Amino acid sequence: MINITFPDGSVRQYEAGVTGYEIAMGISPRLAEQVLAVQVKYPAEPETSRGTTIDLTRPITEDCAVRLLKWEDDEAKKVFWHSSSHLMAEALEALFPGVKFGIGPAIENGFYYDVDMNGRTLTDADFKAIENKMLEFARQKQDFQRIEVSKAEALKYFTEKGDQYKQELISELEDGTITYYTNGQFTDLCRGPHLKNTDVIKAVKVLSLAGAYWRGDEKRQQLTRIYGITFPKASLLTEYLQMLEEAKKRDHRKIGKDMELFTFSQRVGAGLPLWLPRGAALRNTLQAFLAKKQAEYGYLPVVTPHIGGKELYVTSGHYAKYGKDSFQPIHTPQEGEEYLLKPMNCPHHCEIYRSAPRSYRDLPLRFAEFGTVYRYEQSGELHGLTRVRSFTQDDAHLFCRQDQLQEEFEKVIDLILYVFKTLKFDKFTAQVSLRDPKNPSKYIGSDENWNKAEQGIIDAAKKKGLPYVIETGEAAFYGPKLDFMVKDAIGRSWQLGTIQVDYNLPERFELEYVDSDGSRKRPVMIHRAPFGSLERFVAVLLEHTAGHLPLWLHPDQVKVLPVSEKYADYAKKVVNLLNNSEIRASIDDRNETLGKRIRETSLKRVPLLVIVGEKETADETVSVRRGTEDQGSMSVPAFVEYVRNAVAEELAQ
RNA sequence: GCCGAUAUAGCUCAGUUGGCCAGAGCACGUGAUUUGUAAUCUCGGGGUCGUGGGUUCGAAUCCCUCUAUCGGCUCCA
Repeated sequence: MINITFPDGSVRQYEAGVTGYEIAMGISPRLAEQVLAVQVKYPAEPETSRGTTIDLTRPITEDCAVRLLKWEDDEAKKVFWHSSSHLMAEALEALFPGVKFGIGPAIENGFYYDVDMNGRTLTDADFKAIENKMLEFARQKQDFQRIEVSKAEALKYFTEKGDQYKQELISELEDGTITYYTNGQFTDLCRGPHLKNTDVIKAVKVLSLAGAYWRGDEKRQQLTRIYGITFPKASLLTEYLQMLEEAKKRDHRKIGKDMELFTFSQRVGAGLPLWLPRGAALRNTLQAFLAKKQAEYGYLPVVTPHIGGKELYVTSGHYAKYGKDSFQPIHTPQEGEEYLLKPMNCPHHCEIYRSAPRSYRDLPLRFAEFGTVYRYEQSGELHGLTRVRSFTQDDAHLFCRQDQLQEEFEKVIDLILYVFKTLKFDKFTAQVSLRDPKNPSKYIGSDENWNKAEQGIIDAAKKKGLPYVIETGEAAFYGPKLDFMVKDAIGRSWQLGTIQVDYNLPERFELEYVDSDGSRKRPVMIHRAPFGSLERFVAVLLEHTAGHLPLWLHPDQVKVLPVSEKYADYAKKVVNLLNNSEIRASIDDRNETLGKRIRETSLKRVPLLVIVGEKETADETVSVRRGTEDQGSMSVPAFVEYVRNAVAEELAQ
């Protein structure tokens, strides 16, 4: 008998060799229908481990904790989609005999399979046939069977089948660890885990095609990558497709054009955004918002130039690492003199630190700058405002003593959470990136400091109650970091804020402070950017809100519409009064019908409409409309109060 | 950077197998109208069809170069 611990803490005894499916059946047949996979965790595993996901049909032979995974669990979706990729492969093999297979993993939304179509070209027109074949096989209720094979057997099978990709994969595997999974007529080399049976796959959609090199190597064979997604219920597929439609409508590139926020020019150059007056107003409001909070947190604004001498980046080490892939040095009339466009602000800030002797009493020092930087991103990587070649970081560098690190880190977390909360990014996770313990030579700095820093970040995350995941091996070479991933209104994840600990630059720039005992010590540096960059943040914000920015942030808070020309003078007076009260208001007195101007103003997503006609002119009032709701009429001072209260309410978080 | 696709007016798009001065809606200008809560009517201006080259009697249309954009891949200090 073995002891199985359930997530609620209860423990039950089972025969050794019991399967996840049997456990579920023992609880209720209805549960067994919904369970897709099972996660087991053995007592010896570390606390941070989530355990291993296994097939429902695998026997469990030792004491462990189990979680029965349903569709709602991300791990279950992964199994569901991975199995679906096998189902798609089965369909492809049936439809196009001789097709060869690369790899077919689950991804965040769905799955793909890389295939070699043997010279045949696949098009959108083939999707329907593939979907139908997949559904046909799914309805046959095929079991997924796990088979352990020897390396020799596996090589023989795929050699006979003529699939060189699988042969290559197998040749790199250890004998004794190789498994097949078979569903219907299709057998694939696979580690699993998989669904018990294909019958839970009820809705299928082949989404798109793309080229992808075998093993990501552009010198090797190009395969066709087929993307698809499947669901256990037809309604979930419909919802997903609606979400894709919605995402298209929320595309920040389209909204940015509609709202006249930013543009690009072929002549200025790819990836170099031009901010239009409204976009600039939006940026300025965001900057002022953050700058005010940073002042409360003791940050000191600094300003540095957009270029720096080449030696600065040789010192920082960035020249050696990125020099050849960056914008090339700017030459001057002076022979041999070279400057680089700054790809980050930290070296400049380090020089500011160095500009005066620092005492332990001066620390922490927090230099903040909305610093515009230039990075030569690969041409194929540019995308709207989310990936550009010139962008403004809401940057700051905190120089502190090792004993201040954790507290400073926590304060940065507080600041970032404040930003997220105010902008209604309610769903987010934090990712803690640590060293790869197997590869210590990749990192610089002493073990002792790394341990302290890593533990400090984890403790800070815990203390602040952040939902976090730990990724080992994802740290930068110079220190561990904490990144924030937010979910937008339609469920997509974006990486925004980041906090990074750095032992490298203080070393390279020989930064020092004089400690209480008179000795010279090296400060620790924290890089942090709550927005990440203004460009990326605006893009995410636009997609999150579908362009319906909060009132406090909107570049056009109020549009004043006189009913006809006769009331334009009064309307102008109202605009002036509002502007004098620091409300962003403007007039639309074009010779168009009121209905048309209301429609256009609404389509521009202007939050507040003020309409003035005969009545309002006579009693010095305004008639207010917020979105589609009539707020009635009020005096101008009352309206100013109304706007102030609405803004204060949005900012009071 | 790699693979594939696209590029026509400020915007969204039509332009048949190469063939009369290249079109529409919106936007813009003009005139009429003076409007009370999501599209008033009239007339008009505007494009060397992304760039450079080629094929052809003739190119928006076919071919090549470059640039930009889109979908992926790779990358992201």
